[in-house]
Amino acid sequence: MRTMNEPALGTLARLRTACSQCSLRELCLPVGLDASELATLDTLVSTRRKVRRGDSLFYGGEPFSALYAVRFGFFKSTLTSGDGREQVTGFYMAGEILGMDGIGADRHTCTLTALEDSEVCVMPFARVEDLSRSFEPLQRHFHKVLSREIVRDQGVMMLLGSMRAEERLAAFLVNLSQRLTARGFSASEFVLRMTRDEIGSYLGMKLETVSRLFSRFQEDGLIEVHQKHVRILDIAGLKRVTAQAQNAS
Amino acid sequence: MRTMNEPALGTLARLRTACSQCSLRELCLPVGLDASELATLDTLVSTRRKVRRGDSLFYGGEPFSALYAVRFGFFKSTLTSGDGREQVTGFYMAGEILGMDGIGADRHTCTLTALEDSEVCVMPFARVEDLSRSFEPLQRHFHKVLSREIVRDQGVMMLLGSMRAEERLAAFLVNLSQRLTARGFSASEFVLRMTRDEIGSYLGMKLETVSRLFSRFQEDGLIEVHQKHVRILDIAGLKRVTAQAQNAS
DNA sequence: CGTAATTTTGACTCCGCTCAATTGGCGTGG
DNA sequence: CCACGCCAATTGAGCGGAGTCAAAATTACG
Repeated sequence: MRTMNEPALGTLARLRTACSQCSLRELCLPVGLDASELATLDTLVSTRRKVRRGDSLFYGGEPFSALYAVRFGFFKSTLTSGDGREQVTGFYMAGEILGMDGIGADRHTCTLTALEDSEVCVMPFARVEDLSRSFEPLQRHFHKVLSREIVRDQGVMMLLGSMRAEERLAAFLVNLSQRLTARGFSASEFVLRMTRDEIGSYLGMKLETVSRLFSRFQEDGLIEVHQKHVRILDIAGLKRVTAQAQNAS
Repeated sequence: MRTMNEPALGTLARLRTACSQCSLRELCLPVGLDASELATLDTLVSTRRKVRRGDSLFYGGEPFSALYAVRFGFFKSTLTSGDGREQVTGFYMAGEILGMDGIGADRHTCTLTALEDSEVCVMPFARVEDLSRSFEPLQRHFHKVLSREIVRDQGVMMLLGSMRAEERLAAFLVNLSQRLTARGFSASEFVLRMTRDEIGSYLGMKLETVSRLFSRFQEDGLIEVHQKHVRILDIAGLKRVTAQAQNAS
């Protein structure tokens, strides 16, 4: 973590946290900026923060102060209801923004937990708002990021509200594959960072059902699973499974 | 609808659409502003628009241009998947903001349909962003509204993902009652503006199940239902039904 | 006032849950 | 290095909650 007496701009430390130098730039920041505009954005991130697997970036109920951009790693967000029941509300990977749930009540509602050793860029929210007022492209972009989270959540509502278990799991796999592809990873072979229980919570089914469906998809030649290793053999077939669901009834 | 050659500020027409004069102000706008600040906000709303029962304010796929604040009436938002299956993603009443799903892709993803004759204030989005840059309280407030929609959606995800049918319906009734109370309506007696089918879609169950559960709640002395008329007899009992669910397993 | 739409209720079915036992993977310590 | 223990994942058997199909009742609306 950078300290107060560390020199600010132009140093190596500064460069290391510079958005303008970051390979994930197109994923979390507005595109099509010139060099001087990019320099403006470099003041957005105050520090970086490492989060070890199993540790939480923040907890539900904690005061809200910053947004976070995932630099590398993998997170789940969970909502805990009164008595401790836990619902997974999302999975987040490199380039995605965390913490937007906290803006509304100046307090986080969900908990963000790293599912593998991860690192995030810390963007103090006061700075996000300041910069947004003076720098239109950032304002535009920030609003889009918020809106896309709403659209994503509505997609999950559709998933949970109108699809059957096998359709939900197929959609989940297709979605994962697409997001990994966008980050330069293999579209067909990956390692699940979450447990069957976490997948089940996210998709509104029990872990046994997740396991059974993985086995069935394997029998049907759609995927190959060994524990957390997944290889997609027939992405079109998986998409067909989700589409069927939407056609039915 | 106001026309181009109608004089702009200070007229009766202007006054009629003035936020500073609106009784719903605390529901959709920042609070604690002085008179001159309120006057600034009056330029946010360009016109009002009436939407007849059954008609849509906008459709999924349409270009996005404005946000809307419900003045009176009742809306549902629906998401249509590929082949025409429809998922209700929310119900909106006076003072709530519509259209935020469109910001992310400059195109609405969901359709907003009036369930009774309604009226909305039209806030051209370019104006929202302009004013947000120069007027900090509006910026803050707007961000909070976006964030609260995210939190609301996550609440629905928890509902759909981890609660049983009777728990979901009880939670739905409690939520409706609370929002109606906040608007000065009776907390215990109201008219449902949506069909059993729409409730079922929203809550991830079939209309027959909704109907059966209403009957069961009535047998249990929790509510009284006659078609669309609902009287809540035991709000604590309803809350207990939702809480039970969260405790179980 | 008549027709369509919505709601209610019943009977039966089935998907996904519960309970339970087993297997497999992995880190830790003897 | 292997054995142990722990946690995750798999698989089976049986059950139950919610869905499906169908018919009747009630209401809304042109």
